[in-house]
Amino acid sequence: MSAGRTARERVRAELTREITDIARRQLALDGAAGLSLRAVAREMGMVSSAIYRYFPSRDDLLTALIIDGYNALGEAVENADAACPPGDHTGRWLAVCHAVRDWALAHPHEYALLYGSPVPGYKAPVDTVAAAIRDTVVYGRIVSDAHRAGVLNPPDLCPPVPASFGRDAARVRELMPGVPDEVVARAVTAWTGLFGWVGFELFGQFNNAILDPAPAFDHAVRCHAALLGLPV
Amino acid sequence: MSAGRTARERVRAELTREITDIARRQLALDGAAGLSLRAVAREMGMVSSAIYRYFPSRDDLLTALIIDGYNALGEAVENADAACPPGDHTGRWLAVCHAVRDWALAHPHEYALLYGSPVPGYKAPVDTVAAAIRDTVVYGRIVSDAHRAGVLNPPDLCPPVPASFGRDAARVRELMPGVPDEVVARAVTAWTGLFGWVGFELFGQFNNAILDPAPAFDHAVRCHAALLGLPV
DNA sequence: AAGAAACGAGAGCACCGCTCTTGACGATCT
DNA sequence: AGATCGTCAAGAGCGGTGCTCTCGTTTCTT
Repeated sequence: MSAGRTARERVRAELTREITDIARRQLALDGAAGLSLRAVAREMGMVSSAIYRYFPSRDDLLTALIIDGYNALGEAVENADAACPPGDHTGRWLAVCHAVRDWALAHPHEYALLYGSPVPGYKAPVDTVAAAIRDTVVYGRIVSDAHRAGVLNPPDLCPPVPASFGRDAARVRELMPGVPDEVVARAVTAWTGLFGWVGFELFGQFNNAILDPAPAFDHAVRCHAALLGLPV
Repeated sequence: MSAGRTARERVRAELTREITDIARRQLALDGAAGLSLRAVAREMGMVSSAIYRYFPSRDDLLTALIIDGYNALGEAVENADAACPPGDHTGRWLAVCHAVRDWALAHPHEYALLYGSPVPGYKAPVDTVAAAIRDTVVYGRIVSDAHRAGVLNPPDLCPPVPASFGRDAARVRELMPGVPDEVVARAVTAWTGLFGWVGFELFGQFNNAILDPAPAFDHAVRCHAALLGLPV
């Protein structure tokens, strides 16, 4: 890796990057279905078949964009978390949730690529999975930090988690060490609730009901935080 | 409407129905992007241009499928609600949530069409909106029924809803008359949480973390019910 | 019975993803 | 220095797509 040694390697890396840049711009304009290898090639002054030297198929180009997207979202989430005082767990949680929504609103088509319906026939390669959990790691760290600090007091209103959740909880707990099953379950619920909210807003599911989503969203993530046991 | 008067109207209605049936089957196999007017025509033994006598564009055919999908989901939700004792509000809520998940798992591509990323360039016509809220009406009725019965005791753990939510709450309240803003906000949160969960499960966002989603889902919707103030 | 409307078939346009071949260029080895 | 081998852009071409237009035919309406 590093800086390509030979001139050929350098120009290849540069062209690869230019392809993804143009593709990302097309994606932002027309969405995933509007992404066309021929159009990318046209914009680069190349012929369409030349693109296949760099990406063996359209799906591979999409995969590159997906990985980039997960990393961009993950970085936004990491930055939002890092900008908060580490001891302010509730503030970190809220900041991270708002970072997700802000990033989604700024990059709607990329968000749709990551969290919308999977492109039919497209199977996520393993490479994407590693990038996909980059933001999830941050949520988990906030929860486990709060738990370790002893400030996590989940209200006693949910029924006990079923024993059958234990195996799944153990897997999720790798992201939030030491956290009991009850809290793991609520963290998953808060996590899905966050993305459910953002998806509904972005994909127009609120129709004409919620015209001012920002305050409603803020209230929702505060509810999630309270359910989680964070002080609100 | 009713039975077409003339023979031509009857055969037209029949062919229209056959087109949507074949299209729905294609949709179930390959997803929305794999839906091809030419393939539908081929399967009907027609020539592709003939389809345009019935649907002026591919998007119009998709719109018909979307409306059918919303109605199918709405009907499943209505049936699940109707099968419960009207006074068992918590049971109705849980039944409705499970009905959404069950329908989504049984019709993944149709669900993706309704709640996944909107097809780029596709603007939902007004016809779809009416069908889209068919299930939402049921959620609203359960909440307002519970409120009217006096069994709704929302726990005091969320911060107060911001005043700016008032106008949106008024709009949502048309689906759940008499319900105070605090509960309206939580209902929206539970609603988005429900679909966020189902979407994550269906679109593979749980990766290798949650392998046994059913009990976790049940716990999540019970948490939502508790947050709403339903007795759990 | 005559005119109007609806219909299916066919050809054709501009796209798309993808494959294969060709000829030129550049790095590497003898 | 010259031959070799891998890489590259280009072009033609295949089968597919949504969509449009025209042309006879059929069916309904008046």
